[in-house]
Amino acid sequence: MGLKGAETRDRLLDATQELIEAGGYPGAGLNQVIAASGAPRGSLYFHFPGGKDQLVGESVRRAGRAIGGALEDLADSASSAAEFAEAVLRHLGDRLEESGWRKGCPVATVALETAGTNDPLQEACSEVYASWEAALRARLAGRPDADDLAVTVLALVEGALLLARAHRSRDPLDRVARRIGVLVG
Amino acid sequence: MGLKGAETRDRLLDATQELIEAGGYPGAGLNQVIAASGAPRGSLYFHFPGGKDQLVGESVRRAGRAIGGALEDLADSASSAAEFAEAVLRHLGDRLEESGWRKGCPVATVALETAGTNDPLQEACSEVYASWEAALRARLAGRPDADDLAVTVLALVEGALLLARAHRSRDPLDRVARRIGVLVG
DNA sequence: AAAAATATGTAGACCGGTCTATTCAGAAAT
DNA sequence: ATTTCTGAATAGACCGGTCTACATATTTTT
Repeated sequence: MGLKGAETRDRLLDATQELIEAGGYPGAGLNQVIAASGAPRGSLYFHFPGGKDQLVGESVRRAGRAIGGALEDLADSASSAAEFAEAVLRHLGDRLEESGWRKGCPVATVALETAGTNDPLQEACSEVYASWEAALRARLAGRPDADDLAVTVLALVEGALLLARAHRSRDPLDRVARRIGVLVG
Repeated sequence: MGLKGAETRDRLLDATQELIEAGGYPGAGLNQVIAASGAPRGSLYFHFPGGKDQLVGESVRRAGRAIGGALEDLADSASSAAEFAEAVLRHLGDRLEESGWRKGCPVATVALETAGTNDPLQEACSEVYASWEAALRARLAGRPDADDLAVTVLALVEGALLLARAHRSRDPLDRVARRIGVLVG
């Protein structure tokens, strides 16, 4: 794959991720993806012969890696578990507010939409969440109940993000940030 | 509206709620609603002249009232906040597992799908969440930080439900149940 | 090195099917 | 008898996906 091809492919994934994050699987209509990315329809099926499902699946996994990396970075520059959790919530709040309440969790919507099925997309979402859980668990290692705690922290963050999106306000994220110390402290 | 009319209307709302819960807004195609409810097409637009948006909006609000009521019931038969929270998680886990991972939160998917917009549906979701927050707050009254705590508990429950759906397993709900006592105890 | 051949990527018209929406004559209920 | 409710038909936008034609690299042959 040449340079131009790789760029087009990336642009398609970028556009898909943004659209998915804002409106879920059906929110990423191929026409919208094409319009947002500037890539022609033919290129889409050249780079993603598996069609929309492949496009969305790769996009979800890619976003999972990106956010996983961001988590690691935040963890490295925090001096305690509580501080880390608060930094994550603050970071997500900024991102959400700046995007006009569009950029929440790039996985959540698709995960809910596909939960009732067994298709590859559902699996992709599950794996991304599992990877984040593992990242949190590693940071909580040694602590009793580290496994339960990692899942609990992730649930709390995802839930806060959901409420913040629903209310179009960062208030839920701020409130949770004020209480999360009790959990991980 | 006669007796039969009311029944048809209810059947339409029931079917819509189930479909939304399983697959979000686009998962509730009007053809599917009609098929699932057994109601004729004409009736849909007779009872809901506002079309799909009205149907989904009323369905979300109705589900919000139903679950709000269930919350009150569970709270009445619990002897502590922690016990109450655990009962809620257990209840949701049962419901989710029995439905084959289809029945999670009837609001969450629509809330995420419409978060980027300002339409009436988004408002309906926000109001339902606000009503649940208020119900929790009332049960936590007197306690310091009751406001923050109510939002935090709701976020935790919604997040656990999201992860459980994503993994098609009640495990996240069980894990959170084991840790939620730390928060509300 | 020039020419030919092949692989890679772009471009958009086009397809059948499904979607929501709407109409309206007339059956059913009160 | 009048309101309430139904069922079938239709419309047109939109969907994901396929197709063919074209442009641009890259490699192979001479």
